[in-house]
Amino acid sequence: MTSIKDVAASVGVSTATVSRALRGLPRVSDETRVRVLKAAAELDYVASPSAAGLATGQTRAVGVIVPFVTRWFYGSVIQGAEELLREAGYDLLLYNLGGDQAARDRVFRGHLLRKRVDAVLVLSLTPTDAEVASLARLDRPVAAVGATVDGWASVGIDDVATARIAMRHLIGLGHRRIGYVGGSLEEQLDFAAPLDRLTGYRDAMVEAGLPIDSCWEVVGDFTVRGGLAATRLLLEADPRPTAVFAASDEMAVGAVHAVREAGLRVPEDVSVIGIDDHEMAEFFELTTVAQPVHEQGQLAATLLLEALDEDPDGPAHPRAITVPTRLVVRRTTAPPPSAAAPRRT
Amino acid sequence: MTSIKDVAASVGVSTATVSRALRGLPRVSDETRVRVLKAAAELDYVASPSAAGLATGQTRAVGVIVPFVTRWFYGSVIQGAEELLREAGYDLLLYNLGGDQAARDRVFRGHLLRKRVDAVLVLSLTPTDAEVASLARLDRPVAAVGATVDGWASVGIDDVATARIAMRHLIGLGHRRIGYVGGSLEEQLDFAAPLDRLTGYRDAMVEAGLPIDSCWEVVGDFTVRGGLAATRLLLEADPRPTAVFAASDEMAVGAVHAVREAGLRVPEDVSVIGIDDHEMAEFFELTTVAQPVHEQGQLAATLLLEALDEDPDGPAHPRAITVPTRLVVRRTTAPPPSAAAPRRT
DNA sequence: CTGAAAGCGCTTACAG
DNA sequence: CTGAAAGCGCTTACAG
Repeated sequence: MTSIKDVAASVGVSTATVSRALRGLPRVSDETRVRVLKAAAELDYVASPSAAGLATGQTRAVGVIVPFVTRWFYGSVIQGAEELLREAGYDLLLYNLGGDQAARDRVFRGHLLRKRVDAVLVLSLTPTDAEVASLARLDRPVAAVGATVDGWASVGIDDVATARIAMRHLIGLGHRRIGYVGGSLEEQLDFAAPLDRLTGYRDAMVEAGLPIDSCWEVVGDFTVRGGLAATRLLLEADPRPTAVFAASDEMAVGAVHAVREAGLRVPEDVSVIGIDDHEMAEFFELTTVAQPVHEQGQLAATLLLEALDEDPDGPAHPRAITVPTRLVVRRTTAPPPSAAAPRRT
Repeated sequence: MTSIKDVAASVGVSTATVSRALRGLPRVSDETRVRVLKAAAELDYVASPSAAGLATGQTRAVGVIVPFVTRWFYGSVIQGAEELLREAGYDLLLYNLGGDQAARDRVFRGHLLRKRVDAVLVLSLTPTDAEVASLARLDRPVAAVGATVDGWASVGIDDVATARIAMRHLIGLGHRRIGYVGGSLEEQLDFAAPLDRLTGYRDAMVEAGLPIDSCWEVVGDFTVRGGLAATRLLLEADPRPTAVFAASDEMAVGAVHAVREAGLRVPEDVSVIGIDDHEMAEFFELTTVAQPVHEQGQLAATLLLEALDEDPDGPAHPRAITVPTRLVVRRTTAPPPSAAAPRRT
């Protein structure tokens, strides 16, 4: 393995000069720099990250903690983040939890991240106090997407407001019986979004003078399958809802399926709206409230890079960025069937 | 940051002993080991990977090169691989290409991986000769999923045979006009699967004495949208195909949509079959040929770990594992409409 | 079973 | 602008 010594010897300078030349530091003559660069290229030399890391205390890597790599949403955030991180010379260390509590403990409370990363990016999870404390001991900048934690930078949408956008669309169309397909209680502990979206649902109901009925709030698990099962439940009510607001597009797709399976039409009999603008949404002609996913990954990376550039002993003032969401009306929402229309028997 | 010296001082032994004790090496008395372990825990000590890496020449990290992190298939493979890699004490460095040629060059030909990883895992891409040569200079074990390369370990399905399984199902049902939705020419250069599946399609047609017509082989891009567009094209033929074989489930979902959009029924008018058993497939009641995705990730990790354990100067005999695929009949395939049935006008 | 010491390959004041 | 040298925190023969 060719080392900095080989380059230094080849050029006839010290390793200090090679180091400076290669990293673009000042105090190297142009002529020397050119010769070093040339020799390094010829020798196919790459500095050892381990050695550099040991000398500088930096790893040039950021850890990304993700609940489920298999999901489009997280993959997209990662993709957005990696683009900028890579450009800035950082590697991306993946910590996929896969819904496994043991994995979660290992990452957050164990020592997996210690001395391994310069910064960490947490996707969607709301960490417990113990987990926050554990990450704090890393003494590295942390950014979160879809969760806000004291002392952490964050980027996300306003989940309450986003849910209200969806609900106002439905209410504006004339719907009054609106079911909500959201997350389970356990999910609400781990993820901020489900609870906030439920709050937005209820706020909008109250705002419109509509009754809140816990029978109309069902658990969809944030999966297609869960949305399907949840909506089946909703459709059993009598009178049944004329609209379903699913807290994610994947659940909304399941909802559409459930409606059709029941012999009803979307949107003529039952309207369905989701949140995300998932890559499938356009394809399914799903009305939804879009959030910028890729961009949130980029923004989170930007926040991390800012923090990395800052004086570590200087005042930390992590930014919290809220990105806008917008209603995308496609073909799964419409006014409710008129009261005169025949009801399913 | 507490270092090995702190632990050594606290116990009153040398750093060499601490190092041996912590790593479970022999030649440490039980009593000493216990004291070291205790002190390390109390001091919350974790060895610096950079320092250890510099001393040993190993990074305890494996690089994973993935075409698109946003896709379920790749996410699932990664998840499977990470589980075993993590358990063996390896970190996972993510290199997402995102379909970007510049990113690809940077990863394969640039120096991104040099001195960074102990092994690399390549997903689905068929590397060029130059890329293979470039990775070879890393002098680290490489494993591929969904591609076979001389000197690399690999795991994958038999794409030709898998395509034939799908085709035989269709042919067995009585179909004779079968369209193929596959990848584009450029994709075939990068990925082995599209070409092999096309080969399987043609083999099966020939085997059944059916004519091969390049008009019935259309480009679906391996996306839902692409499958939709491709199938629209297929349905314009007169007589139109009675079945569509899509080389992936995502394209098959698009195909189903296209058939319905044309006012035809699946499977009564047109049958559709895919490959993968994507998480959406069951939901869409899609007939498909299932491949074990998560398991391929695990197997690839196993191969890598085996290679990592081997004597690096010993004889390398990388294994190539082929995992079986199996037909999963659901509700998108049926016998073709009888000749007497009215044709679309 | 244990320790002293060299060495891994960089970076960084410091001196010139 | 350049170099000698110390130091980052481990691991590993080697000696005892």
